[in-house]
Amino acid sequence: MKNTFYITTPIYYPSGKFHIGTAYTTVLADTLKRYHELKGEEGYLLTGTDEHGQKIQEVAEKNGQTPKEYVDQMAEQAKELWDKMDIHYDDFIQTTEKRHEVIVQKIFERFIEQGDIYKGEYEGLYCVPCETYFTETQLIDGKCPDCGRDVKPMKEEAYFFNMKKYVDRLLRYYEEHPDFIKPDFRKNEMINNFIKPGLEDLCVTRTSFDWGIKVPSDPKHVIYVWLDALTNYITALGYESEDDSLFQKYWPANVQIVGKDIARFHLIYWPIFLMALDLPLPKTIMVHNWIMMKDGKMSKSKGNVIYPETLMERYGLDATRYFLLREMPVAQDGIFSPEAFVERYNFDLCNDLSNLVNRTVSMVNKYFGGNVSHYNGTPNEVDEELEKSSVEQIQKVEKLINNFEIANSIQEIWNLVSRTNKYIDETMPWVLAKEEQTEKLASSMYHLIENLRKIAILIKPLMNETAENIFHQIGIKEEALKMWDSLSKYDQIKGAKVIEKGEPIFMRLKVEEEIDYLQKVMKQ
RNA sequence: CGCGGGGUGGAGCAGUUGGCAGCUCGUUGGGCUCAUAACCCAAAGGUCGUAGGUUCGAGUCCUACCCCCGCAACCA
Repeated sequence: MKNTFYITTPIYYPSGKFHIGTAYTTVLADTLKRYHELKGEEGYLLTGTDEHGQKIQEVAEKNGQTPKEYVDQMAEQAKELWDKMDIHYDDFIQTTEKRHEVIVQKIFERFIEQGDIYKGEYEGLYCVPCETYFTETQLIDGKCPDCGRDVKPMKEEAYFFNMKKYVDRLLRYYEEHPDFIKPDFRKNEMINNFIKPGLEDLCVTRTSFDWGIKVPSDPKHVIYVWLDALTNYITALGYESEDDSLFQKYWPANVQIVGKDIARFHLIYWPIFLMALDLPLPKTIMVHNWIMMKDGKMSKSKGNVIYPETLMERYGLDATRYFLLREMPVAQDGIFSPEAFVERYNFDLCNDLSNLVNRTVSMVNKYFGGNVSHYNGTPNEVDEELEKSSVEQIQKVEKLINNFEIANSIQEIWNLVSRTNKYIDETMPWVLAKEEQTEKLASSMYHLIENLRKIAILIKPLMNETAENIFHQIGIKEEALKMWDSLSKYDQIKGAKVIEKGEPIFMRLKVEEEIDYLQKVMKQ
C-alpha cells in the first residue's frame, strides 16, 4: 500500500483575475491534502496555470506584453494568492515551462507513431472574434452563442486523436471502477451526452494561432489545449524526463479535482490519453459544481463579483476557507450571499466555536487555576454519553471526508461543537463548584478540554490557524495530541494548563454593516 | 418524445431498502449565568409541485402533467 496522497487542481486559465471559484477548488484540494497528511500520509499537491491559446495571446497584446511576460506575471499572481490563502502546494506548473513542453511534444510524437493521432481536416462554423468553432446546434439564431456575431464555415488541416479506438475500454473502466467518478451522476452525463451518441475524434492541433507548443514533425501546427493542458498532471511529476522519481512515487493520483465545466475533458479524454500512454488512471476524479450568486452566475456586468482577497482581508483566512467549504456542496451549486457569509461567521464561528473555547478556558481558570486535571474516567452517565456520542460523531466526519463530502463533514464537526456546548448545560459546572463536587467538576472540565482538542484536530485541515489557536488556549503542546489518530482516545491529556485569559478567536460582526460592506464591494 | 438534476413548514436544505415528516436560520415562550445580548430547553408552523394508481400503509414505488436548473462535443 502506497502511503502517498497525490492531489491536483486544474491548471487555471489566466485570462483574467483569479476569482472565488478558483479559490474554492484550490482550498478544497489543500484541505484534502492536509487531512491526509494529518493521518500520516505523504501528501503532494499540484496546481498551476494553463498558459497557451489564443485568448492569452490577445490579452497579452492588449497589455502590450509578450505572451510569456503576461503569463509569468499571472502565475506570480496565482502564487501570491495561494500563499495568502496558506495553500500548501508542492509544485506549481506553468504549461509554458520547458519541462512541460518537451514532454508534451514527446507524447504527441508517440501518439502519431502509435497511430492514435492522424492528420485530417477540421471543419466547422467559426466565429472570428471569439476564435472558436461551433457546431450548428450550439448556435443561437445562427450566430455565435458567445458574442452574437456571424459565424462562417471554415476548415483547416488538423491532427485528430482517435478516441473511438478507446471508447469500449473507457466504458469498461467506468463500470469496473465505481469510485473513479464522483459524484456518480457525472458518469451518466458523460455516457449519455457524449459516448452513447458516438464519441467523435478530438481535434488536437490548430494552425490559426501560434501561441502554443509546436508539433515537432510539423511545426506549423500548434498542439491545442487539451493534450497540452491535461498532461500537466504527469509532466509536473517528471514523467518521461531524466528524473521521474516523483512520478514513480506519486502516480496514479489519488484525487483530481475539477469544476463541472471541464468535466468532459477529464472524464473522457484524459483517461483515454492515459490509456494510450499505457499508464494507470487516477483513483478518483471529483467534479465539483460552481459558486453562484443569488441572481445567477457571477459577472461584472451584474455587479455581483466577489474576490477571495476581499473576504480574507476583512474577515481573515480561516473564515473565508470555512465559508467556501461549508457552504458549497460538491454535487450542487453553492450560493454566495453577503447574508449567508455574515450569518455563518456569527453563528458557526463566533457563537458556537469561539464562544465554546472562551467559556471553557474561563471555567478551567476559575475552578482549577487554569490546570486541566488528569482523566478520571466517567464519574457519571452524562460524561459517558458525551464520550460515546463524540466518538460516533468523529466517525461520521471521517466517513464523509473519505467520500469527499466536505460540506457535510463540516456540518458534522459542528454537531460535535453543539454537542459540547450542550454538555456544559448538562453538567452545570457552576453548580458542581458551589456544591464542591470536585471529582465531577474535574471530569467536566477534562471532557470539555478533550472535546476542544478533538474539534481542533478535525478543523485543522480546513482552518489551521484556528486549530493552533485552540491548542494554544487549552494548553496542548505535544504534536502527538494534534494528530488525527489521537482522536479516538479520551485519556491522553496530562498536565495541560490553559492560558490565563481566553482570547476570542472570532468576534461577532455587526450584521447590517457587513452586509452593506459586502454589497458595496461586489458592485465595484 | 435528446440526457440528467430538482420542486418538502417563512428562508435554505436532509430524508438510506415504503412504516409516527427531520436539520439549520427565523418566530414565540422558558432556563442558565461559565461565556462574545452568547449558550441550553420547549412550542408554533408543512394537503412533502399537480392529478391519478399500487399498498394495511408512499415524501419514498408506478403513470400522466406543470414548473425550475444543468449538460448537449472540441467553448479553460
